[in-house]
Amino acid sequence: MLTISQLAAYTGVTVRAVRHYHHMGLLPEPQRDASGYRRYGAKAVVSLVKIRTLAAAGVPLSQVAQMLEADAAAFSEAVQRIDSQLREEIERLEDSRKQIAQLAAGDNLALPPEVASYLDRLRQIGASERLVEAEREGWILAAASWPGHIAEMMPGKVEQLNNPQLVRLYRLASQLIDSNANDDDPRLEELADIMASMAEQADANGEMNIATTAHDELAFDLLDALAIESEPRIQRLQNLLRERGWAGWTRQRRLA
Amino acid sequence: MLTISQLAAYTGVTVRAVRHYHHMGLLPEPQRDASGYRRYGAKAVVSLVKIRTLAAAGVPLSQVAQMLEADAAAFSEAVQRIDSQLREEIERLEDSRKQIAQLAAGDNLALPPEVASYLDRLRQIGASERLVEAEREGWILAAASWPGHIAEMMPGKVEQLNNPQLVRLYRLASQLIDSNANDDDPRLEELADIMASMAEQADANGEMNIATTAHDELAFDLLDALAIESEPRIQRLQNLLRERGWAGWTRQRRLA
DNA sequence: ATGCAGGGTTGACGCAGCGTCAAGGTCAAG
DNA sequence: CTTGACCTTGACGCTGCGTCAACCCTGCAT
Repeated sequence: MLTISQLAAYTGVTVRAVRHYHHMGLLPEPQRDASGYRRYGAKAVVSLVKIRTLAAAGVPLSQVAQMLEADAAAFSEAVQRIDSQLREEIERLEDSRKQIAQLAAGDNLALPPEVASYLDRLRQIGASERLVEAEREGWILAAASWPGHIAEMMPGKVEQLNNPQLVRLYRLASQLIDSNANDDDPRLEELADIMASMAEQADANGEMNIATTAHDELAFDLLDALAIESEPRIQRLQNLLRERGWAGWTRQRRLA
Repeated sequence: MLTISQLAAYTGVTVRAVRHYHHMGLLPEPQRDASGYRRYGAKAVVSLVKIRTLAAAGVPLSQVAQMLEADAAAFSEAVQRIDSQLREEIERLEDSRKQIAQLAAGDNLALPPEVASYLDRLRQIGASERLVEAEREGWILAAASWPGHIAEMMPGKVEQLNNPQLVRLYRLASQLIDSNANDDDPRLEELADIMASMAEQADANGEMNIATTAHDELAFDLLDALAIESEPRIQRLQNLLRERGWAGWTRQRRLA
């Protein structure tokens, strides 16, 4: 007659596991001796070996009982089920590994790699880290808003960075974002001038009328809100832009 | 300002998950409106996208916070850690699949395949299902007692099945095990005769003195106990054997 | 005004498979 | 008699939410 720890040691499981199997009803409760200790016979060893064999093979405990009673056909059917569950789980984990490998490369947490290189270009033309970070968050939001459509926008955005006006704009913005300039800093006026000028050009080139869905409206609203949450002084800039005939931020439109 | 379900829908997670992230401290609790509803700004969208990106990549939530704050070096180090954890988990599951594939083939739950074919031979020489089942459980116990040493014993055991005396013994035992013969059935005497005779032969051939360790003693005790638990009438057989000068069951020794 | 559907709120249990205290009672040896 | 090793039951912890429960808020149709 074995005690619980002897049984556990013999079959290579923990005492806690044995009690757990009792609790699950997988292993019948044995008789108790005079002091209330569990006393196990040889059949318990055999049962426990079977249980831990199935459990070690990845069979959920909830299905072990059925499998122990199953005939050959039902058994191999169950084996098939378990195996395909294991395969699914493995596949999920493999996917995770791929995703995490994507993350490993640099700047692109939650972003396609095209955006990462766009952000690198921004740095090259003199944008400050804080501005790049703000852009990055904007593109994260954009990527969530239009999944799969961000990568194709990047070539155009990179191209635009060759525009000296835009370079000037980003540098000026970087200065302001890194300073504690207040609302009457004259550089804000300069920024507004540049933006108004660029808006005029875009409008003239017919680059400004994009049909938008309701979902798009929300997305643009969020982008605008993100900008202001990140940098409240943008509100002042928006006022200056309105004085120059332009409303909006992420997407601008001419005032009546 | 978004409600919680709008935020959740926008980022592709469930409302419950968002609240869970609040609870974990991953996502800061936003301000409440007049009626106590959570109201989210655009930054929350960005934060949530980052969180679900890491989570979807298999990063444990407990480590997400650190990774969001980490610099490039710490980040890629963390990625390495996560990845190796994922690899380990995948390996465990692959092992499970191998184990379960082993189980798939027939008779060998918790037994090496050599034993399965030995059991098949037993059936062929006329052993009943119940006897085979009892043998099977015995070998499960043996396999747990001497892991890795069972396979090498099988050729000898199969060989022994060519002994007509042993065949007779198994057939007789099968009859008795399937009947409700009581202790004074004459076939018990015949069984005892055969077993005593075979013991004499084994003894004469010097096949009976195996050095045993303490662990072995326990194993043999368990095997004996298993036999009696499975078939109490074996006790009567043991008495008859003792009358013929032999003690024990799984392992027999001559009485003084 | 009212009622109802469809939000929102906190709180708590459930799952899988045990690990790990807690707070004792028991046993064997010195 | 003490001590240390084992036994008992009971209950929380872990992971990442899903799923009630019980109740409050809001906006729209009647």
